[in-house]
Amino acid sequence: MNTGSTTTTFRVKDYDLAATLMSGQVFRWDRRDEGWIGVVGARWVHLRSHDCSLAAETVEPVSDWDWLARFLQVDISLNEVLLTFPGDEPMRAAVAACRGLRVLRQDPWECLASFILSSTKQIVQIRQVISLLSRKFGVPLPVPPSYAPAFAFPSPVRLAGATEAELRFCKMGFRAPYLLAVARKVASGKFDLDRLREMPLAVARNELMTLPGVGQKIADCVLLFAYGAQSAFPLDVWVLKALRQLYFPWKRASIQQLRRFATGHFGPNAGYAQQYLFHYVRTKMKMRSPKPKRTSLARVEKK
DNA sequence: TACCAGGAGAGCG
DNA sequence: CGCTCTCATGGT
Repeated sequence: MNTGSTTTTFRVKDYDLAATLMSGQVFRWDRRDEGWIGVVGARWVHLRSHDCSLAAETVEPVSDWDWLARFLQVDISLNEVLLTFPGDEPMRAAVAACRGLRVLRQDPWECLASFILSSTKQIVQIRQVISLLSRKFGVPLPVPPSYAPAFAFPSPVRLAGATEAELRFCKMGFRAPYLLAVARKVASGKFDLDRLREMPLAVARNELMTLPGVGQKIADCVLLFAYGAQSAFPLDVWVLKALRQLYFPWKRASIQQLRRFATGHFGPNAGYAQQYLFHYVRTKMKMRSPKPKRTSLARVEKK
């Protein structure tokens, strides 16, 4: 009988693990021991990147690693994805800046809940809120000796039984009633996350947008990051700025114009392209303070 | 200290 | 449709 192992290796080329785990798709991974610590489903996982492979370690023996291969999307040929990108200069620069960035495949509930909590928050804050939420409501998981405690992402049923005040204690502010309402809909079966898989993309998107706290941007994030909708194109403030500066520096493009441009321009893997643009503007372009502040004048004068 | 953050919803014309 | 305001909270 095969009881499995606590370690495995995935052979994969062009996989920038650090960029992928820290590019605002997932919010629960921390650097440690030359690698990364995180939770996938109900398992504590340690990941480490090598030249042409990813090494994984769990606490309890695993006989079937499909769940992790799926999360990491190690079977995707990055080159085939990149070949579908438009050959324009901004896209070329974005890819060159971070070849190896991947789009993960997350659990739908964790992804949906996480992005409901993401609105108008910085990534570091999102990480903090989700950490507090998991610690307070998540099931504790076995971890190796000397490692920090780890928790599963709280289930819809668990959160549905919480109060708004308890959620607000996790510093999620006005997003608390949204998360609570959505948790209750999912827990009660009134909203079926599995059913979205069988729907055409536009229908699934509209379904998600019926949920409180879920608009176009968050719906697109969930479709892209959890359901594998490669053409979904989350349009957030960063990607907006990137499109305006890189593609329309000469005019004031409205958000609707940019949305239409994006869905037509970036092809079948538009979501993947979006992730490269997002990472590119956040790490390389340093487009801080798009409009001059009055207060900065005094500072300049002082200099 | 002010501004801003992987937005969404409600109220308005 | 498109604009504006508000929501809570911490980072820079």
